[in-house]
Amino acid sequence: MPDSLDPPAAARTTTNRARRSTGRSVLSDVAKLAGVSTATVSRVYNEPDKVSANVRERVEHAALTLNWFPNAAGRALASTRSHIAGIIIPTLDDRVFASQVSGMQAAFAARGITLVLGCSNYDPAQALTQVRAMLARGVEAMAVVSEAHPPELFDALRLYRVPYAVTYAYRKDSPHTCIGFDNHAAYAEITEHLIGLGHRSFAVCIQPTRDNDRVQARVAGIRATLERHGLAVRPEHMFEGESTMGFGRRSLRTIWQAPGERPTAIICGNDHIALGVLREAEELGIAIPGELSVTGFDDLEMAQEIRPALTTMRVDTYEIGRLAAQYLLDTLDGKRPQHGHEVHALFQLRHSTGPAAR
Amino acid sequence: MPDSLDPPAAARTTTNRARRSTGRSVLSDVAKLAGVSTATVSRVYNEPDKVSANVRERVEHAALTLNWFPNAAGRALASTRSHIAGIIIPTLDDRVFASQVSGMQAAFAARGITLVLGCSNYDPAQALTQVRAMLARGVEAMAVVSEAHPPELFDALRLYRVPYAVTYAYRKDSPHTCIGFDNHAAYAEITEHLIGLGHRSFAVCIQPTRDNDRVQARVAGIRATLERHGLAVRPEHMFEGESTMGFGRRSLRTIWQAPGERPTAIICGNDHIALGVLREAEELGIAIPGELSVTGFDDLEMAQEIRPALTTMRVDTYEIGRLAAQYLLDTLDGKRPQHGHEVHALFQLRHSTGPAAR
DNA sequence: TTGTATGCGTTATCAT
DNA sequence: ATGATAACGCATACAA
Repeated sequence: MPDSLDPPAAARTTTNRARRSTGRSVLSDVAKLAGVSTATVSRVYNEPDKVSANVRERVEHAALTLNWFPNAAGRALASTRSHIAGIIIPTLDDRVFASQVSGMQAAFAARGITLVLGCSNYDPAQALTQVRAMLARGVEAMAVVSEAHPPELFDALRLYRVPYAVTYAYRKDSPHTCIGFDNHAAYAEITEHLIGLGHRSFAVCIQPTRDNDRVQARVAGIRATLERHGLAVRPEHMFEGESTMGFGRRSLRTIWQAPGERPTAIICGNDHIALGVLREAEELGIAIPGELSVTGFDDLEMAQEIRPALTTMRVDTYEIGRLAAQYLLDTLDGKRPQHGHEVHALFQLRHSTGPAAR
Repeated sequence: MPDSLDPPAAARTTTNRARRSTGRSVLSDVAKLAGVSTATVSRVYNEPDKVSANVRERVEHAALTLNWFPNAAGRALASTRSHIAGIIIPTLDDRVFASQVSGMQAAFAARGITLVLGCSNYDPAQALTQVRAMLARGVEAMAVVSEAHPPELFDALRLYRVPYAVTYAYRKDSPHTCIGFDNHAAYAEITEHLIGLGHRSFAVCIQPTRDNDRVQARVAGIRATLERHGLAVRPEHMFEGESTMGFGRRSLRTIWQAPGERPTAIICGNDHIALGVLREAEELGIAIPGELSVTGFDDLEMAQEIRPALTTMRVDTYEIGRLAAQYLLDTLDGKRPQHGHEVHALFQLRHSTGPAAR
């Protein structure tokens, strides 16, 4: 190891390539002003009780007058901890994902961790790109909505030993840690409810199933439940489309205009779609629930305000975010948190569903 | 400057404090494998055309087999560019802010900049904390919703020479660069519309004005317009509350139950509130717009689906986000973009407003 | 076109 | 309890 043969520190620190032209001061400035070493300044912020009260005070005062705070890049490099976590969601346009982000962000912020957000726009390729970008940023943990992603995505997470959780959707047999609810079970419950009311002929208006395991699970939940009762959805009564009232309206119109037997119940992928069905039913003079039962999902405020009030299910997505953050924080702390966490979708029985006509 | 008296590089690189136990490789590994210097590897990714095709290929191949990508902290430190931008919004629960985030994120991502999100929860103190955290992260640019923030927030941004924009709200005389729409003008337009229909007695149901300059501007726009016509809102017809249908419903009930003259028009702070008013009017048997005119803001899909369809205004908040990102990117590029950008709220005349009764 | 050497701001390992 | 100094991973003047 080279012993000091030439004046190192003193000479070096003045040789900085492009001496800071901005007002930004650095740790060594604080050290100089406080008359202590850089190590001590660092300690004041990272291991406060290892430094005497009087020195600590001097350092804090110096930092304050110089308006200094630690540079995150420097910290990250030296400590190999970035204090960054990431989350990949399909879109911010859907409040179920937005509130999950809020929940995570709040929980992480309380521990000094910055949450970086990536939207995949329901595109697995974009999700992969975003994860790679986050890996480059040195994320310490990741949350990913759903497990319908390229294997490379999870491979990368494992390769770089980044703890992660699959959120929103929960599946018992998943190879990943899941924090969310069981889409299959939730839609099975809805279907059972309708079957219990005597319905035998169903239509389904739901989001695109492509690249979307949550929606696929929902459809599977419906089909499995029907099948158990010897029933099935007729192909012409399966509709896939956007999460809008418009999609719901168009679907119902199509169903009602078609020749042949009409369904007595429509299961929708969310409240927006269901609200559209309700609206179109009003237009077409279809009695709800007399002639037709309708179910939604998410429990928007409108669901309980509209007449008839919408039967739907509620999921606490903010809580899912919070739980996911907690799981990841525990993992980072070296605890061995339980593998995953199932949250339950709560059935909200209201007045858009009733006994099947005749 | 110390000439090399002892074997520096070679000796040093093997003395690393805690030699990487993870599978993560670093730039020098790539250099070694490719048989080039670290500078060359760096160039391949930062100034690709300064390196010969054949060398570039070798480096890229080495990087691929080692599964390497540049470490963001290292880059940030060495280049004094973090490639991070930040945005502070009140909440993700409101889609006008969520979509602004989407717009910014997309625009920044296209330029390799990661957007970090902070939610203030409508609390100026939290906003300041978040900004400080982002400064520590070395954000290169910032967007802040509204200018109703502690002066220290903007002082800090200026002190650290971080270009920023105030978004969502636009005010001509603002000292800041604003990208958004004029809340005052928008609500003046709504008010003019109603006055033009012969209305003389108004109620206002709007979000809390405290710490919220957008809402304050809206109220001011209403008051100024009324005043110009010798009118005013009676104190008992001013309601402040949450952005929910419930608030709208309660407000209308209160108004209708009170003794004294009833307003013929209700101006609401957004569509949720207006939808609640519409809903309660239905309950109370109030004819819309015969007895009462109602206006909203934001133009949710429901606004055009409900009967009577809601008169409201529409703002392209995704575009605001995109424009803000563009402005900030231009500033970072050293261009001198125009100071701010006004987006216009578009009036949507529908059927919840009509001539004043009698 | 490529390589050498050094600094970016912080933390951590020593030694004192 | 405090100080000196070598990493951390990369970028960039400068030299070749």
